[in-house]
Amino acid sequence: MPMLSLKLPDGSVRQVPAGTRPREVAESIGKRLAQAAVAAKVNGEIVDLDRELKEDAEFALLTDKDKDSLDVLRHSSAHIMARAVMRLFPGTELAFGPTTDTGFYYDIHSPTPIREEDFPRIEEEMAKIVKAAEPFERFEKSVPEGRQLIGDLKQRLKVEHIDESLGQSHETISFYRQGEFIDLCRGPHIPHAGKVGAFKLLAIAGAYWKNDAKRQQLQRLYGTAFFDKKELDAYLKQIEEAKKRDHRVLGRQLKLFTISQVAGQGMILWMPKGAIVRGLLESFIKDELVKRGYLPVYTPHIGNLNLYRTSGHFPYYQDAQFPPMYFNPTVQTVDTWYTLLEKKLLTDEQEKAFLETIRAVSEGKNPDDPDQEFPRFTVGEMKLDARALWLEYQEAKDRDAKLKVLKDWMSGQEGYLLKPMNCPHHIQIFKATPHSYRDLPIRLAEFGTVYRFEQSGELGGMTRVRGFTQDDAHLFLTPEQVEPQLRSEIELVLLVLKTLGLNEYRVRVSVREPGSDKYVGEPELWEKAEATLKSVVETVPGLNWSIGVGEAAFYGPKIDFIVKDCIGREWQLGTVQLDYNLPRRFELEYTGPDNKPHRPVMIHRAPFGSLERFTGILIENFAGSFPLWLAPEQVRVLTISEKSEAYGREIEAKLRAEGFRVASDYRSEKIGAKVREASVEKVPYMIVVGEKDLAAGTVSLRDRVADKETRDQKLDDVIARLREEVATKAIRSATT
RNA sequence: GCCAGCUUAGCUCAGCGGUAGAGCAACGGUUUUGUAAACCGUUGGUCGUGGGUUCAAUUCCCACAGCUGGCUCCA
Repeated sequence: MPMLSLKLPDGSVRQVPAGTRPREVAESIGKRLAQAAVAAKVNGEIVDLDRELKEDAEFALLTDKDKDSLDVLRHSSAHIMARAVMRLFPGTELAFGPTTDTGFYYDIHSPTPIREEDFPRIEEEMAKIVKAAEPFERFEKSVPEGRQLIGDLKQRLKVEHIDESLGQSHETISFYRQGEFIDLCRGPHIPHAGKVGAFKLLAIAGAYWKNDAKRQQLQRLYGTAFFDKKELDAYLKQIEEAKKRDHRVLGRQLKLFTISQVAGQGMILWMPKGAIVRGLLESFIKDELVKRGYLPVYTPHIGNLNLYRTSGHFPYYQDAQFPPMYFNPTVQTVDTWYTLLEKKLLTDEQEKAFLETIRAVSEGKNPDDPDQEFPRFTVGEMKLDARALWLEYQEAKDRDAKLKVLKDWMSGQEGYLLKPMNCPHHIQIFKATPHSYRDLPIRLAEFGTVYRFEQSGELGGMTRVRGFTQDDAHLFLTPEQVEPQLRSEIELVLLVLKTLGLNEYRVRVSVREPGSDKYVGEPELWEKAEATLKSVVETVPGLNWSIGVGEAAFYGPKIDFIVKDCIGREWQLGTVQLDYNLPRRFELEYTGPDNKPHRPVMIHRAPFGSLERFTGILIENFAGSFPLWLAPEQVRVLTISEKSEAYGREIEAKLRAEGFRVASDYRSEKIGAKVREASVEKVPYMIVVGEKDLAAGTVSLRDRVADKETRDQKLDDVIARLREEVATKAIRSATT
């Protein structure tokens, strides 16, 4: 029998016969190891303990101490959950059941939907399976045989998956059996269910089959599992703690922002304290921009529809925008008409009614009340407009021709859009004056508020909203200026993240999805832009980046900076985007050294991204305890008793004169209560004064972050200390 | 938009087929205090909105809205 060499982690080499299983290697090393082993790592691939070894390999046994083992355990836990569900909900069809960073899920379709109240009995059933500690057994079948097997088990989705992908890419497919439960699965698995020390079902949610919104919606059951109950408890506690950092909770508690159902969902109302934080962030970035040669501009909140027709925003994102505002109210009617016709829902009677309305309008009548002129303010123009529509529609021969008449008429109507992006406006500013190559780069910056009609199910807190302000800028450059400017933009984003203590982020170079029609412009320009971005990120030292296929904007690729919120969701903050397309669409030009017109390149960039989202993430990053330079209330003066109120007021006035954001508490509460309240409200420093201080001309400084008091201080020394902390933008926030 | 759950005082939450309760907050008083909660009292709710069942609905049913988690989307 041929022998294999296994190189173990300690560097030793072990000779074993081909076909030996990791379990046997473990047993030969020691009984304890054999018992503790969960899986094996063979040339970097994690495999079952029962998988036969076929070639020389770097070999390691994984126990519950290894990070990789947890993943194996959780995948097996997903099977155990699925098995329990199959027992309790006969007829359940299984889809995919992978692991996540913190647990696992299984997508299923059950004839009777599963609800949260079913969790206890599912968990009970899972506990039985764990207790029985049956092994997970792997076996392989040819594609047709495997398809037959899983089809016999009435697993329609698994059959579909074999037909759509596995069958094409694989010769054989693997299954795992555990007792009565058989699942199509790549593995690997733990040796037996008894290895699962603790588990819990966490949530239930909808998910589309193969992540496709056009396909069947399944139920996704989330859970987590650990080797040890203590680890599960620690994890659950950590989730509880994280929830306390939630910016929606802290935003309310600390009176930073509110969202009113009355004002509109997805609209952030910045309360005075939140407005202070935002204002300081704006000043901070504005100072940096001025240093870097940016030119501040202002543009309005709405723009003519034609602007966005040219830029492409209106056609590309119409569904995600607030509806356009038309002067001619008949457009709404025609839009409804168009939609019905397009979806083939228009009945003959409806069509007749629409035409009748248009006829009435074209004659300047209110269709509901022919005695009234309608509408008076634009009736002259509308007469002409609507009459043309009325005549042309009747001449249209087929559905396509009718659609065209309606569409052409609508696009001739003057309308405005709440601006979804600032770039078209900035482009108009660029176009307003001629430019020489000597003037470039031109950098136009604005805190531009934009509005997007995000799907209702997406809205939440400050991270996904319908109106937000970008720290936006658009740069117009010569092709040679692109690379150095991109580098400088990345450095600016990194400066922002570093200054605000956001140290955990990932960088994504977002490129096109090949073969998709979502993008404008020639492929050569895209290739050039994508290559440029990649070559730039490569030269930034220590940048941890990856490619995001299909994440590009419709006009160009981008570099996105992504952070996680308190419950682990990822959000894009800063972005740097390269654009060869809008300069074309808007026919931008500058005069080159050859005295001929040249086309500039554009960079769109926003280091914060959205001030709403950034602030939300920042609240969570600091757990509401902002560094001194950002704290809405920096110092609170507390008096021991009402006897020292006058002295307290004197101190307060001095601090205010020095430029600090200071508040006071002169109530007849005990000092302990005042300290507690200031602490709960996350005021970084408290100055406590009593009669002794009055006599000695001193103050007592309490540092909330260090949770320490220092008595008998001179106010001037305290001021110097706080001033220094503000000037350096020091981050010393507590995590509570 | 889709799936599931939730919605009771400003906040956190209890409650129930017979027209509501706690703690904190707010307000008034007592207290004059040395570093994370003094004491007493008072106010506060068309129980998310609309409809239905019922002698009677905050409670049961339906619809809608909003919120939460996830999916899809995200210029």
